[in-house]
Amino acid sequence: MRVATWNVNSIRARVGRVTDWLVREDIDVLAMQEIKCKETQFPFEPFAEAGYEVELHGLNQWNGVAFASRLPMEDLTVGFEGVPGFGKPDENGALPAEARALGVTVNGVRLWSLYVPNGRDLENAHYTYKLEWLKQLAVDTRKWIAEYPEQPLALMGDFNIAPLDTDVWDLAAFEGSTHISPLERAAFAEFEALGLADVVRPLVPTGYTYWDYKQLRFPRNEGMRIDFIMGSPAFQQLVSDARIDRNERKGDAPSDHVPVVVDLELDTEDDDDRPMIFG
DNA sequence: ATGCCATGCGTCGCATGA
Repeated sequence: MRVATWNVNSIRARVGRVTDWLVREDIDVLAMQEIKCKETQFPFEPFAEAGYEVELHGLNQWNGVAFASRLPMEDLTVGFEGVPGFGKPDENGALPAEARALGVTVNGVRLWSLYVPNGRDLENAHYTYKLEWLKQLAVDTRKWIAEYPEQPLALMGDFNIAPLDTDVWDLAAFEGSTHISPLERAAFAEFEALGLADVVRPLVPTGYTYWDYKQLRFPRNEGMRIDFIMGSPAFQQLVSDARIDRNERKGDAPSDHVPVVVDLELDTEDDDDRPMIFG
């Protein structure tokens, strides 16, 4: 089973690019972030024609997460328990919900499409929101792992954190900025403390997943590695290959992020390429 | 410090992004 994550930066602006890529790259399940639309606006038809069902969580023109899959999706979960909101409180003091997390199960593998809040800057309320959002996600993930320790689980998406100094093109340029702060990196490390690991890094040690549209960042290869597939121990055992599709930053109207892909070896798959041992 | 691109909304100026 081939699984991917991609911050598409508006699905309506890029639907042909995304569906072409799904078919060409033989993807089974794609987690998307920043679809930037609600359900009534989502371009379902091109996905259906390409052979993919879609589940999505989109509230407005901001954020929005989705899955496209050619395998059955089960146990859809919109958001996670205790997920904080952001913005102006309503008359009851509740903050508006944002569309940043969607969970599904495919072939028994639990998958999340996550769009972690940006943070904006270190003094911004959005930064506090980012840290709280990650903390609650870790609480929810800890509970899940305790309840279903044998089930493969992956948190996939745009984490908006560069865990390593080498995950940004110039650390000095990020001095005092978000994405590299100790608190953000500590929040990321909490998932590793739960036993999750970036399953792409060992197979793809270098390379970025995002390049700003401005200032010739892509031609200069001045990017950031902020999109990850964080797998539980059971998930890690299934991974047979991984790649970052840098080519998708090229050409007409690309997203500023590129897809991150993993191949999983599941028992349910055909084993025609294996030698016959019995019979 | 910056919004140099790019997106969507709602009417061409603003919010957002990392």
